[in-house]
Amino acid sequence: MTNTDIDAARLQGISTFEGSLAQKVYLALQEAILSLQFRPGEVLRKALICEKLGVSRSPVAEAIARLANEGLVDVIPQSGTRVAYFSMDDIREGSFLRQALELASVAKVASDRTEVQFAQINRNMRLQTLLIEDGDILGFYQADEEFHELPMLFTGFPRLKAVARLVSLQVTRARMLLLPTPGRAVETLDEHRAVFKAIQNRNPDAAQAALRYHLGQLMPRIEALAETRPELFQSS
Amino acid sequence: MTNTDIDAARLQGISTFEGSLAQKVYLALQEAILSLQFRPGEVLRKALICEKLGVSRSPVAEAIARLANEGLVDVIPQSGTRVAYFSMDDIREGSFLRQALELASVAKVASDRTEVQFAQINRNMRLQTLLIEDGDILGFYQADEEFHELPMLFTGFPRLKAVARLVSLQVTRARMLLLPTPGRAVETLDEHRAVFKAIQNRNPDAAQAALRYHLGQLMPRIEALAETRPELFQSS
DNA sequence: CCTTGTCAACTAACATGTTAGTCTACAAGA
DNA sequence: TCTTGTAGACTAACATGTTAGTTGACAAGG
Repeated sequence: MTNTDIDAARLQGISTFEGSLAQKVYLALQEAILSLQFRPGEVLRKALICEKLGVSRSPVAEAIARLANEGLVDVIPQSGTRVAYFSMDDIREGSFLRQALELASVAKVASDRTEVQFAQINRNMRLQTLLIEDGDILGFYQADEEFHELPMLFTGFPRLKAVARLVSLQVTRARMLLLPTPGRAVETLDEHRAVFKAIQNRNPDAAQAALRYHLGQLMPRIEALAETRPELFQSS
Repeated sequence: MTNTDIDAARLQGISTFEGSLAQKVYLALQEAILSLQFRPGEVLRKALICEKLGVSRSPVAEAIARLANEGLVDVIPQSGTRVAYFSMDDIREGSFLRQALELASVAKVASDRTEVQFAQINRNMRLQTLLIEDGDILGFYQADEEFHELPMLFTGFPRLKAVARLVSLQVTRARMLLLPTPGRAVETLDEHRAVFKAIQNRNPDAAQAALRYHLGQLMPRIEALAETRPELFQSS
């Protein structure tokens, strides 16, 4: 109801991505939304997107339909499309769902892991330590993501990672607003190490407990955002 | 590679459903696939679907795109679309994902439930007992589904049920092949009661254990299908 | 000043025309 | 007989034309 900012063309070219045209448009728009280059509440203008990306309305329509399905945009029938506002309810739900999937994965991996899988987690842990020592926060951020993905990969269920990503898209977007504080990185490393030890000891319950604690650290930090950046959250 | 059966018009009218045209077509096709009226491997012919449902290609294309996203159909680019075969890998994965979500839900509900929520579960349990006593297997099947949905509803996370449904679509389709055996219904009731008792006692661990055991009963029965109905499973 | 009705501009949704890639059948050659 | 190449039919993917519903500005009336 407040801002109807015109959709500027800060949208990287389509050729960065691969797949069908619709897929490329989808990825380009998703990245723009998740990286907050498209701000919550902003109106998406199909005509401009078509022009900027040099495609017709069909692939853009399909891409927007997928984004709507994921909850990243709100389509008002016969009227318009806008980038979804942040919603603490959505974020809490996404966090819960992702936690459910990660907990199940880590328990399974703690039970069933092979030595080569463990070696891969071990290597990732050592990499995290190394990056912290060097103060490479961005690198640590990526290693962090990998640490969370490895157990899901090791379950042998290929869709798991995609589903985990799908349910936590809102969380991912919200995390973009959290400044990477160095102190937090060290804490994170410690919490990861607790999960790692439990996997090493093949102790599913301990692994779940450690991961539950670790994931529980995120929501309070996001909740603080609703206070500092209220304009990004839905007004309803 | 084997059968390229022509897509017959056993597809109920579109007016049964509500929403946009694309949504109606999507629901109609999904129901036909889940109920096995469209058999695995069968080729979907857009032209026939358009004619039968009296719509143009646009909503049909959108519907098929969504079904492909869910894994219910396989689209071969520039070539054709066919109903996905059963895949034990997919089914095992769906079962794992659904279990992860249900376990998380039931633990949360065992911890946080209100008295009015408990009363609703209690009512459902008594309904299940009643239907078993009357030998109403179909009615019990529906009460069974509700029993599994209630904890998800009580979490207060509206998307949870939809995500659980999404990840276990293949399981749902496979369940259609399982004959409802009366003996199994009685066992099911006992297993449900164990979950119920744990929720009553506000014991999350016991609730998870009981539900884990209950859900663990399903996969072996589905696995038997791969032996008896191999033509429905992917040949790869 | 506030309400209410109308109308024009804009949009998503739908229909339809066009393009380009894939598969099958079949014929020609080995 | 088996391979290989090729033409044609079929398809998804894409482009574009059309329809119908929503919104907001603004004027007329209270």
